[in-house]
Amino acid sequence: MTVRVLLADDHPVVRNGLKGVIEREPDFEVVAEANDGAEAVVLGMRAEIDLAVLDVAMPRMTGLQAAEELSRRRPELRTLVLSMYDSDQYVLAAIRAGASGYVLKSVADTEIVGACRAVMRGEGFVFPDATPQALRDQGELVRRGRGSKTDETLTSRELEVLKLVAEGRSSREIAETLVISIKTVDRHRANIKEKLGARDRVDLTRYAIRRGLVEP
Amino acid sequence: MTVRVLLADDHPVVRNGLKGVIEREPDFEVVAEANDGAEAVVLGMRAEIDLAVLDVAMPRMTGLQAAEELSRRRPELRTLVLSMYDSDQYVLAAIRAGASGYVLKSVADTEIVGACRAVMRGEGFVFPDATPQALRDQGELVRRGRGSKTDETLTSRELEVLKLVAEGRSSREIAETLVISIKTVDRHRANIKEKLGARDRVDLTRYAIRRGLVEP
DNA sequence: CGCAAGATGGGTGGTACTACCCATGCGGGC
DNA sequence: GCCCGCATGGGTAGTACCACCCATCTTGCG
Repeated sequence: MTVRVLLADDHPVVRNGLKGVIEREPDFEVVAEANDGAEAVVLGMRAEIDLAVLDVAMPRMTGLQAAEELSRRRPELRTLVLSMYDSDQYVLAAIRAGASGYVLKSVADTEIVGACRAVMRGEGFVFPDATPQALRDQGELVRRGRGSKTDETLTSRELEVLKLVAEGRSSREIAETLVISIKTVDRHRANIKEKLGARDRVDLTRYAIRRGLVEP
Repeated sequence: MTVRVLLADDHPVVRNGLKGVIEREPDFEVVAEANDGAEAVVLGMRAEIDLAVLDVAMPRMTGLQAAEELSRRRPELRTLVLSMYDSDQYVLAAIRAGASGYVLKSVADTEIVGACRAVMRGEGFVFPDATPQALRDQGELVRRGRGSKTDETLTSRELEVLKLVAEGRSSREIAETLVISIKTVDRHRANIKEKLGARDRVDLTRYAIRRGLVEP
């Protein structure tokens, strides 16, 4: 029984690399490829897909959002989230999104395949190459049932503001762009910071970039 | 006569993808792989290497720095810079670094191979999938001999400060870390901003991330 | 209907950042 | 020896940001 895989990454070269390592395994087959998160959701709904490998930073919809959407609408589908960054927050977000695993792009090819196999075996939440710290935290959280202290769900207005902040716009400029008052911009920024646990605009900028909301 | 290629990228998966598309061509052969910029410089000095394909964001040394070093010490070596981001500043930096071309990771595989071929044919500075705007600017600049208005050369102290700024540290924290006064930190930050043409800490953060100085 | 959440905005005060001015040492190169 | 780049730091002012307080209005939901 071969595992049918969907690959989602906005860089063809990366998809190609993933395809190469995955199809080296005789019992894995890449049957679909997506260029962004929205496409991944559409393709991932197809019943023949067993495993979706999703990059976090993608246009239109992030891999995390796609994972959430897919795990809600097709719980039997396994999802493996790929990321460039080893961030605890990210791993937790992946867990909350219902993903089956989280793998860094910086790991060896064999580790990625290994993670795919572990996910297909149904080994809870898979996180290879984890720093012991992150692993322990994750274990704790899973055991006590998702103790998310930060609610990362931003409203659409907040996303607009966050995007502009991360592009380096001042409160005044953002207010002019969105045709609202500076106070409201400040209010939104404060709410975003609280939701994300960020300290200042620099933190917000890094978050927005991790999320693929803006380019560095 | 086959072209011997050095691949440099800190993500094995990406190297794999590149290797796949490049070795599909019968007259190209990947003979060396580097995990970071410093390694790329060492391997790139080997005489049998004809073409170095360098990712911009790498640990220890960026692809741009590696390109500069290599083009200075081995002018006959061709270098192709790979980047995630379509930034005019970046393209210009690649030109100044003596690179032979600049390719986005988001382009199709065939384009990357095409760029490799174009570079090996010696077609000046290669920049496929360029926005017309950027292409025109680049043409202008090359014709009139590198009119770089911003001097991007940061001192080592400035790099330290920039890194801390991009990590979200305040002036006070940076001053304590480096054991200097807040005023000096401000002074450094101001100098960095002027050199890079940045407006505020958010701009600096994006720059530091593009350069691979810090992770988002 | 009432209530929660989202978007809007005003006030006030403190801190951080930014833009200018200024100066002092220390090293290297001509 | 002199100058220039680099790192160091002081002063002063204006602006932006951040952290609290407060309120109104709409929309959707039970």
